[in-house]
Amino acid sequence: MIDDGTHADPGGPGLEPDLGRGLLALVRAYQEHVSPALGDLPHGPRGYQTLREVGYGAHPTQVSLARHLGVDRTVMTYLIDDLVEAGLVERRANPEDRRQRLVVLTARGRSEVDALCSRVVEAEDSLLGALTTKERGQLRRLVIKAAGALDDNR
Amino acid sequence: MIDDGTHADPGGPGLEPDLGRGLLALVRAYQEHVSPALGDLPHGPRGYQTLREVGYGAHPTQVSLARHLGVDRTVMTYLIDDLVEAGLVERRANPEDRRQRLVVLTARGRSEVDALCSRVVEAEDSLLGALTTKERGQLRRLVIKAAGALDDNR
DNA sequence: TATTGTTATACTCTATAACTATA
DNA sequence: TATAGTTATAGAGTATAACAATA
Repeated sequence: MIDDGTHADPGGPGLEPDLGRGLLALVRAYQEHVSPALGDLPHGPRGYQTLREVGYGAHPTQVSLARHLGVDRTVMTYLIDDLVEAGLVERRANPEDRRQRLVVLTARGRSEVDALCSRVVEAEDSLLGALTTKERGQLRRLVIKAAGALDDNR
Repeated sequence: MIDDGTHADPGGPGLEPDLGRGLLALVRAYQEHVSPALGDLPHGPRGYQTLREVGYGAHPTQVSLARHLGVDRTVMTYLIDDLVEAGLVERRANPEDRRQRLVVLTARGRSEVDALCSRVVEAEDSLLGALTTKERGQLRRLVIKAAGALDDNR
């Protein structure tokens, strides 16, 4: 049995605009725009986000890095493995808790993440090309604020 | 060789805030918040987005649905298969081009998507709990605008 | 007992390639 | 020749379970 559609489109697009589809489309486009700017960085955007947190965050162990990125700790093992192999980070023992590995940037890792940052911001801006400069700032701020609050519930 | 970190954190969080990580975190949390509201709807948010477009969009063929959602056309075959099996949509032949399948909502599909919509908006609001009502509206508008412009480049 | 990290394995989502049928 | 849809297969990303080392 098929609906005849007579009560579709009550004055335009119908229903509310779909935030979920918009977010998913943005993330997809983000990968496509930003990945090329990252060259052969292992794991693309994920690797970049990890380097950032290793260099500038307060989460040096693998478990806390994983929590920060919202992935399982087993994922972080592979991620760090490949960043080590690329010479961008190193694992150090933590004398205060020998279960942990403290992950630190190598000198090359630091100059790499610094250089990548401006390229990423450029790529992000081209991704948001439909928005005005002011709107881009708003979107950045709102996304960071909303996502930051989610981190606290973990 | 390890960087000593002396030039880290030049006045706070260091670097620009990471839009990519924020977006990814939002999408992840979106799945977690919205999926329960969708009950046993096949393919969760993807299924919901498909039902919306089938019922209220201008993209009735599988290829155009796939393009709208940003996935390959092979994915749409599985998606529609399962929505048909759930009794929510049906495939119709298109007399004007017999290669195509016109996808339409069943009566149950239409009442289902209408009922789900309000629940989804509720779940989205709880996802954005850290934002004020005004900010939620802004974020919705900006995401839709930015994502909508991306669709045109396909 | 609980936590950190590792490894092996499996699952989900998506894409690629090859095919049929239509245009 | 090109497009719509299907099917089989493969890949990327992620999670679960089991384990060793340490707390």
